[in-house]
Amino acid sequence: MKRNSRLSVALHVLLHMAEQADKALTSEVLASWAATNPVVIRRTFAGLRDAGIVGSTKGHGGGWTLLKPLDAVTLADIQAALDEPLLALGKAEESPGCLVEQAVNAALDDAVAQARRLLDERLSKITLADLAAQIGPRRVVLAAAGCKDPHHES
Amino acid sequence: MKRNSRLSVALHVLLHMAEQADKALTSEVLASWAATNPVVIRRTFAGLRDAGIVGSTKGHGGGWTLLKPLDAVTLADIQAALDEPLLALGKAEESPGCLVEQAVNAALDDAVAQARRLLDERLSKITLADLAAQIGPRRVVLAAAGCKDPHHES
DNA sequence: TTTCATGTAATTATATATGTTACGTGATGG
DNA sequence: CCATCACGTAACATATATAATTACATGAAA
Repeated sequence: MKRNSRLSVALHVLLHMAEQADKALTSEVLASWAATNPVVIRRTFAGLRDAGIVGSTKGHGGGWTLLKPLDAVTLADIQAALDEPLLALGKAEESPGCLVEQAVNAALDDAVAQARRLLDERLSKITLADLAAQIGPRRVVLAAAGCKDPHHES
Repeated sequence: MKRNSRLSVALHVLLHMAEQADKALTSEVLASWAATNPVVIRRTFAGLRDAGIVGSTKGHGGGWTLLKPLDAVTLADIQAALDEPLLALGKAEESPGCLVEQAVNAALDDAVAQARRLLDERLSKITLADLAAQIGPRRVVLAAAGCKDPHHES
C-alpha cells in the first residue's frame, strides 16, 4: 500500500462484515480480507467504534460487530469517523509574513473548504446499502459463469 | 515544507512576477521569494511553460516571464498545468480480485471524479487578477501604518 | 487461571515530496 | 571563439506521512 487508503479499507471490510452479520469477527479475520495487519484494523476501526458504527468485545468469542443497518451509514459518516485529510493541497508556509502569500493562502483555504463541503455532500448520499446493492449483480454474474468468489488467493 | 504545496508555491511566485512585469527573472530570484531552491522552481514551472502560461529563456539576461495577462489565467489552469494529485483518497488495491473491493473502488472513483469536477469548477472561476486585487488592500493598509513589505526575513 | 482478543505504544519499512548537487545545453557578450 | 550565464534534467539526499510490525497490557470467557 502507499497512499491514504483507510476509507477504502474500512468500506471493504465493513461490507464483508455485513455478509457475515451478527457474528463477532476477529481483527485477524478482518485483516485477512483487507490483506493487511490486525493492528491496522484495530487502529482504523477505533474511529468507527467511537462513532457507534461498530462495536468490539474482548476475550473468547470476541471481535467486531456492525451496530447499524447498512442503509443508516453513509460514506460521509465513515469518512468523518476516520478523520482523514481528504484533500492533498498543502501550503508552502502556514503563517507567512509575505502579503502575497497571505492572499494566496486565503484563496486556497476558501476553495479547499468549499471542495470539502461538496465532496462531503456527495459522500453523504451514498450508504453502505447502496454499495452492497452494487455487489449483488457482480456476484450473480460470476456465479452463473461457475466462478467462486476469488477472495485473496495471495 | 511537508505536503503537496506546488500550487501554493506557483501562485505565490506568479503574483510576485506580475509586480515586476516584463523583466526576465531568474530561477534564483523566484526561489528566494518562495524560500526554496532554484531547481524546485524549474521543476514546478516546467508545467506552466508547457501550458503557455510562462516562458523561459537561457543565457545572459535570461529567465522567466509571464506570457498571459493576469485575468486570462485561472487557478484551474495552473492546477492542471502542475498535474497535482489534488485528492488524498487512495485505494488499498488498484485491481482487486475481490468483488466487494471492486464495488468499493468503483464507488470511490465515482465520488472522487465528481469532487474533482466540482473543485475544478470552483478554481476555474478565480483568476490571478482576482488574487492580485486581494493583495492591494493589504499592502495599502500596512503602508499607511508605516510598515515595509516584510519579505522573507527568515 | 489459562487462553483469547482487543487497546495501544513503540519501532521499522516504504512511498512521496522536497531539497541539493552535478552536469549538459543553449544564448549572450566580450 | 570562448567565458559566462541561465535554464533543463538526472541523480542523489532528506523529511514527512502512511502503513506494517512487534511487544506488551487489559479485560473477558472457558
